[in-house]
Amino acid sequence: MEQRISIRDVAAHAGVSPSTVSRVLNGQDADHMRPETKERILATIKELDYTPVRAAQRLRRRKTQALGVLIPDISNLYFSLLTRGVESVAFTEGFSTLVCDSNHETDRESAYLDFLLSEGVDGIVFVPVGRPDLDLVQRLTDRGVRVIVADRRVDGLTTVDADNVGGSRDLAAYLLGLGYREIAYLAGPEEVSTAEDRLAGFRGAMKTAGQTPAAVVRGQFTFQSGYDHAVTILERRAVDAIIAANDLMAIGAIRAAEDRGLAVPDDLGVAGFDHVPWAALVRPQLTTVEVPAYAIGQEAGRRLLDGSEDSLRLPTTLIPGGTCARRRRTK
Amino acid sequence: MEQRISIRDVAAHAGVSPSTVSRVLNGQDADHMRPETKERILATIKELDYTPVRAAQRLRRRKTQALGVLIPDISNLYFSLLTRGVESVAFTEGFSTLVCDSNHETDRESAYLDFLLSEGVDGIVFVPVGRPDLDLVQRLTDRGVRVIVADRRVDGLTTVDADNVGGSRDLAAYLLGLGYREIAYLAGPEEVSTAEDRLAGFRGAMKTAGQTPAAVVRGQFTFQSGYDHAVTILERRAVDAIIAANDLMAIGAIRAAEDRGLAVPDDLGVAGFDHVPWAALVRPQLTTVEVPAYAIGQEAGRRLLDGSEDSLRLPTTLIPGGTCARRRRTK
DNA sequence: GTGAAAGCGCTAACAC
DNA sequence: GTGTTAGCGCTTTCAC
Repeated sequence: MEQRISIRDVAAHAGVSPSTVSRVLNGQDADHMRPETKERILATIKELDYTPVRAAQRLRRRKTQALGVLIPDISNLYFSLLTRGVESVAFTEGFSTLVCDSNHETDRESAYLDFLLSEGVDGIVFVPVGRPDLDLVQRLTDRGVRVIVADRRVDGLTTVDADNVGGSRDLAAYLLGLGYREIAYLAGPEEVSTAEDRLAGFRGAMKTAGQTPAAVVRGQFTFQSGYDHAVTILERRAVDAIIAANDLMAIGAIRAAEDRGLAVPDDLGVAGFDHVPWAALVRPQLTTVEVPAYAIGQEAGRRLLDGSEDSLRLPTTLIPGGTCARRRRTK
Repeated sequence: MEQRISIRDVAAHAGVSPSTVSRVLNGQDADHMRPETKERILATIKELDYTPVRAAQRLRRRKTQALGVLIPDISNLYFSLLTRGVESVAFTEGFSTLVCDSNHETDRESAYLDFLLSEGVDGIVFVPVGRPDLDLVQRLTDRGVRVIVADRRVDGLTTVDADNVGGSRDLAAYLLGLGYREIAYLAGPEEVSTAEDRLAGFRGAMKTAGQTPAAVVRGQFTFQSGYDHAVTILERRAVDAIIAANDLMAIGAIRAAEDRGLAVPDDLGVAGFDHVPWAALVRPQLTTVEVPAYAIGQEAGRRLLDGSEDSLRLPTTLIPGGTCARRRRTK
């Protein structure tokens, strides 16, 4: 910020007052302004290569034109896509985006919330680690910082997330339609609303079809957890298919099946959730459900920008793949 | 930024002047200050829940205490790790990080450079898309914004990147040591210094060993490109091993080999570069080279913070895997 | 050891 | 249509 030329320099060079320059800069009264004056100012701006100092604008306007994004892990593809979504709408509106990575730590999360408060962001797209500190959030909203929760639900806060229940229900219904009957479910951690929703969708579809789950076990959203729990299930019961709460677990389940000499999809159908792009490298291709992370980011950002308080649940997309291609597809 | 309480409110409540509060806030003259005064101020800050307004600090101090990160794609794991590295050092120093995603577009890249200039960031960690606009960079440095190029080399600019040449040389030497002789190389695009360096390392190792590459073909850093070019190579020549310029291409090559009925590693050794974590889901596990993206980000950020102009080349790590386990390992 | 005063660069009433 | 003026909230000489 060794900025040399200020708006006053531009004004002096153009032979006008700073306010006139400011008006040109902000497109105000553009109509009521003498075109030649405007031209001259624009030329001077270009000539001097003048760039307004955002800090001064923010201080004076008393709003920052900045959005915060607070996520658990930017190196997780899902969150980075969500971030890009927020950033894309922010950028087109001339807003800055402050990306903060809580690293799955609640301490860091609180620190960043404080930080975003002092930055004075106009709003925050927040993907909390577990249950967020509602008092802290309250402090922010009291000070005029809008907060939108993305990707998970938190009572009392506006949320933009995916229809995990519906997506999971559709997926289970799809497998039932293919003729699978003894279906086991690898659920995610119960503190995460996403995991709960997917499980609920699965249960709903099974109930509707008059079926009982062959097994429901809880694990973490990891490859290893998927592998381990799949082994357990396959040791205990003869199952038709395994549906995992995310792709990583599903791939773990595929490996577990292979290691036990079961062929996928001939001996066991497997399905996941998330549609991570590199799952396409797994063969056969994984049957899964796409979650619109980018769109969630965009919608959350848009709400922050236009002041809407509506929650939104975005539809997911079923992605059929070879891992569930065994039976009477053609009936 | 509907901030209510300012430093003057705190001062009034504590019965001191704003300057004294400011001194406490900035840890200045902490020794020369009457402890009880300091106590009182601290208590008032807590009581009123006062948070300084960064915009005002920045305007007054004439520096932003903010760093910019400009990368081609935040949803690429490599860049997101690099970003985390920058952010981690920035955060511990009380600096904000502005993450900008050029989406591999030079227009957007220029726009963001302008944007970062108006934000007045103190420095930028820059991963350019192809050859950057040096005039633009010059404009920034003229205005006191330091720029450090990360992950690739640009003449005349301070760089922090990985030792791609050395890593690639070591990898090739490793395969040669295992007894592979007819080694083909799948190179990346030649505009990218990273791709060139890896190819150069490969060539160097082959030359040192008195070997000639079985083939060298250029492609893109994608799965499909790896697959297609591997097919071409395997059709034309009997090769021992394929080394790809990155993991994605290597996995493509593995699939191509499998589709042609070749077993990996028994009929063909395959190696990659990058060590993407999900490559561990591929079996056998990929032989590859780890590039320290996080450390690169940290070092680049650190240079920005401490004003150092030294370039740095960080060592890579060879990750042996089952895809090159064929021969006389025990010799 | 603490206060008074000036000003960072900009915008928005309010004049004219 | 354009200029004048008064701050936004903070830091930092310079007094005392």
